[in-house]
Amino acid sequence: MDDFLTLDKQLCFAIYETSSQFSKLYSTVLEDFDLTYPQYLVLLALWEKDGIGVTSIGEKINLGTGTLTPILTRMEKNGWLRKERSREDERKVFVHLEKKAVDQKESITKAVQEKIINCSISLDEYEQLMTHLKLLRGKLEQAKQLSAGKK
Amino acid sequence: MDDFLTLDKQLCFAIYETSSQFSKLYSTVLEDFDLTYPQYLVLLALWEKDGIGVTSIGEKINLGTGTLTPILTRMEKNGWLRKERSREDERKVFVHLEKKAVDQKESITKAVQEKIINCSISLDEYEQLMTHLKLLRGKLEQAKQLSAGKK
DNA sequence: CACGATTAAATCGTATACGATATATATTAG
DNA sequence: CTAATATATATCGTATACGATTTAATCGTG
Repeated sequence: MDDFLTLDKQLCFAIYETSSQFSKLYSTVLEDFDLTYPQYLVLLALWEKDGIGVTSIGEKINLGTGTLTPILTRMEKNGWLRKERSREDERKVFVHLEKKAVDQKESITKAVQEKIINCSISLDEYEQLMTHLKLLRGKLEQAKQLSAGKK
Repeated sequence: MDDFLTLDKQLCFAIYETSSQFSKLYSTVLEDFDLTYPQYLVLLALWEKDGIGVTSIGEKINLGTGTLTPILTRMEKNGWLRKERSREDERKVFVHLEKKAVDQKESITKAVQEKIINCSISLDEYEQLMTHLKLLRGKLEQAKQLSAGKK
């Protein structure tokens, strides 16, 4: 039992802290652009495909409208993007990047890239880490389904 | 450049989502005990060593007083613990587990254990994941130091 | 055509996070 | 012994998170 507690403690903390440190490291770069980490994730999603709906963005970065709506509102206020309600279906709101976000894509990603290079993660390490994270996520997803099914 | 963007996007999301899913999975168990995931981390820290100060807890789970103080206040209100200002040094506040937290240790950890077993992570996978996370954290820490030094 | 079910966002209530500042107490240099 | 420092926690302002509810619009079926 205490064995489990020890293991559990380690895994909980490991993931919790890694995620937190990751976000903090990015923040040191992003604050120069007046961006937060979640806002950067929104930009990543929109740089990949512009003009998508709120829910689509949420699916890409795993956030619900309860979190996303205020973030998008702030980003609109700061000139990164523009929300436009669809004419055909008035329920939908499409999010479009503003010129600022397109123009600064290069400098933002370059700044992030330079910072991350300091970590000197080898491609090999990187891929192994991704593999294990992917595996874990799959199993977490699975466990979630299982418990949801029981209800 | 776009190669980096793709890799970066994957790693950002992988860690972000894993952490989020991990916390959500735990929450499905913890809500039966009226506990949140960060509150569970506080209990893990205190089950290991009871009667420590606020900052010590923060060091164990990587949280500052700005986050911890409200959490501890809520946990005190809910009968999990008790804050006691030190007599010798009135700046210090020692946090002690209440009977409730000691009594329910078994059932909480057992419930968590059962849920996590559903993930069926092998010891081998588990250890590899921990190794890679540890490696990444080390490098993130290092990168943070580097940039801090430059200022 | 109508009305209940669905869908897309927004809103709400609660709980984190975190840097910066404030406050109170303890320590130390002069 | 006292002013300047340092330490431990609390408070504040801003930004997430997330489940649940609300609102508005569209769809499906009779």
